Amino acid sequence: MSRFWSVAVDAPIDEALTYLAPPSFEGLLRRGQAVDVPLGKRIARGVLLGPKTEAPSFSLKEITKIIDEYPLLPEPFLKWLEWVAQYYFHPVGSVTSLAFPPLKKMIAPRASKRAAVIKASGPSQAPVLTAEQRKTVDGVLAHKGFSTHLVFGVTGSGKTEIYMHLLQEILAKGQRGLVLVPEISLTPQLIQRFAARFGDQIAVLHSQLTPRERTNQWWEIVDGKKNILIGARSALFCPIDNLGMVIVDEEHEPSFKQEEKLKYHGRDCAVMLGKFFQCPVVLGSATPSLESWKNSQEGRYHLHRLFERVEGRSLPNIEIIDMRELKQQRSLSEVKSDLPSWLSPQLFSAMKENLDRKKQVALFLNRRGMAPMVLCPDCGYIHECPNCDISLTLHGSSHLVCHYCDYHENFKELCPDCKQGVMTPLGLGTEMLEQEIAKLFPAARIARADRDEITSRADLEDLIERMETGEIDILIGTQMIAKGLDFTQLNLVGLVLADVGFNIPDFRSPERSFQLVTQVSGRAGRHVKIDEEPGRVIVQTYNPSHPSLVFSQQNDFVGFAQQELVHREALLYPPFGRLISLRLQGTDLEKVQATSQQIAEMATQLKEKFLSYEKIEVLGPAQAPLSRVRGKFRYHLLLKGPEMKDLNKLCRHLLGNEKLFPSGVRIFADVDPLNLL
DNA sequence: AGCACGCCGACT
DNA sequence: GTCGGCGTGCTC
Repeated sequence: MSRFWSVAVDAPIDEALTYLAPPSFEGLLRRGQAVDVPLGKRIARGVLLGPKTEAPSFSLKEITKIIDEYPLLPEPFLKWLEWVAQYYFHPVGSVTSLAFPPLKKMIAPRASKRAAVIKASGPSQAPVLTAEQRKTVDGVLAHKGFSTHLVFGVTGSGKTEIYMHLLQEILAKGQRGLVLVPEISLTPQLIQRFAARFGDQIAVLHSQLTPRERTNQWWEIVDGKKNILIGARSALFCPIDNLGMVIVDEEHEPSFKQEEKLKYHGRDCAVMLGKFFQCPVVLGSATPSLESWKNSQEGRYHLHRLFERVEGRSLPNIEIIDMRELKQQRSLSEVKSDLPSWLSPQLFSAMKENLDRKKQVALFLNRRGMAPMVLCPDCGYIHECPNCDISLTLHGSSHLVCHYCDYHENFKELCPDCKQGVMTPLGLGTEMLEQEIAKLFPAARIARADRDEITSRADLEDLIERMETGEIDILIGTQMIAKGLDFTQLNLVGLVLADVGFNIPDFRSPERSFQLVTQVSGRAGRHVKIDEEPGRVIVQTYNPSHPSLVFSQQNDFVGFAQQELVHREALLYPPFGRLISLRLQGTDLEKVQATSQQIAEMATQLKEKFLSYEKIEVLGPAQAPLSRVRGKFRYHLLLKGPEMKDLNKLCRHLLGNEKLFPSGVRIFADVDPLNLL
């Protein structure tokens, strides 16, 4: 055996380092083994990637220790880790270190004061599947080895039941399963549902666990005591041997993309994990991402459609209210409306009616705070964040907050610019909604769900409980209440201003809006029986003909996708082309600018030199839309091309060119970026 | 990530 | 004169 070993060391070093195996380790070293190695003046954790035949010219250090506490990482899993590192341009050692728990294994378990990670619950019987569900389950199971399946079913069509049946089959074969859900959907309700079916076979990993809980859950899987892991995207990094199926629920969810450090997409990584383990991957959604949709249309993914809600429950009725018309009517009318300008009489009366019938109402507005900006009516001054070029949001009556950094200051009425005008709140946020709704419905019990109000998992769980027990009549919320929540008594959903998001200059904004409207609508009337009136959704908008709204109203994802894909294709945007976004940032504007320019020129030169880069476009550099965040200037450029393989190669070339980067300018690559801001 | 080196401000 | 601030750079 070779004396030289390639080690992925837990440090931000792009490549693996080479170490010497001391003679005493003869025959003990294997690929996938965790080791300790000296790094500078300290000892660092690493993973053996394999023996090397050639050593670099400088003198090497010896591997310190074999960490036999950890079993070898399974080969398909290790291959996957290496793929993740190279695909997303992330240091290989930083990636491999994600595969280990934060703490040491606990030998003698002690009683914890925290609630159990998974509450015990009585067993539940698997219901008989509907014909559609059965067909989907059989369709997936018909495939051996790696295959990807898109389960496209309307909200409430019983996708979770399909997942559970599939997992049952996988367990019966002696294999194990991984279920990824968006962090926000990982509610106790969902875990309970799985626990009731699978008993003590379940382990759970999500960001709200303490390091100790996380470590314990990790060992339950790695020791083979639990066979199903349910988790948020980071659960991908738990090394599950003998993996037989990967399921990704709400695959379209943008939150599957991590936006910092390792910028990976949980769904895409899940598909690759299935590929390395040669097992089926199941993606589920009521509003598939256009990426997955196109894959299913072109036969790379197998499409399974579910048209019916379970038990014949009907989809809610979606009404679109034209707020322009309303505004005009109100300005012409002699009688002054006593409703706030953001509230249509239709939504108001629907709310009243619903509350009279003791049903719950949810109002959705994707903007927190009191008002998104404060403006001086005299001089037009808008109070902006001194660190970021973004307007400050008013919170409460006296707090100005920047939603991009932690900056906040007290709100003073006198205009700081002209010293004459009285600064006036402009626009609408959830706080304002809550205040005005309280005036209109003094008897109603109101709760607000946004990032200011719900800061922990416990807050969210508490809110869910209060909704379930009927302690809340009107729920007001942002994004937070759009997904996954399932309340029996919630029959009316109001989208206060659907337009928030229409005008974001991002090629994905129509897709996001469509998803949002459809998902929010799906919260209404999930439990109305066949003979009852369906749930009601009222959408207020200044753009009633916006395709995102119209197709969503018709419940026509396919139509929406068809139209949207035409636009995407014209500009070679995903899913037709692929993107890598490069962001340069630093405190010196001139330097950042100049470096960005050089990178772009370099990219263009390479493109002319190599034929495989011919179709790649270099866009920019341009000042990033948020040109200054936390005092750092940001420039970005975009690489767009038909094949990721070529984009990756070109990008590697650019990043490897160290002489291009002066000190004080840092570059970050974002592969398959979801937001281009 | 750590950990050291290095070059400017207020302290015994 | 030194202690220490955190910008910059390297780790087989």
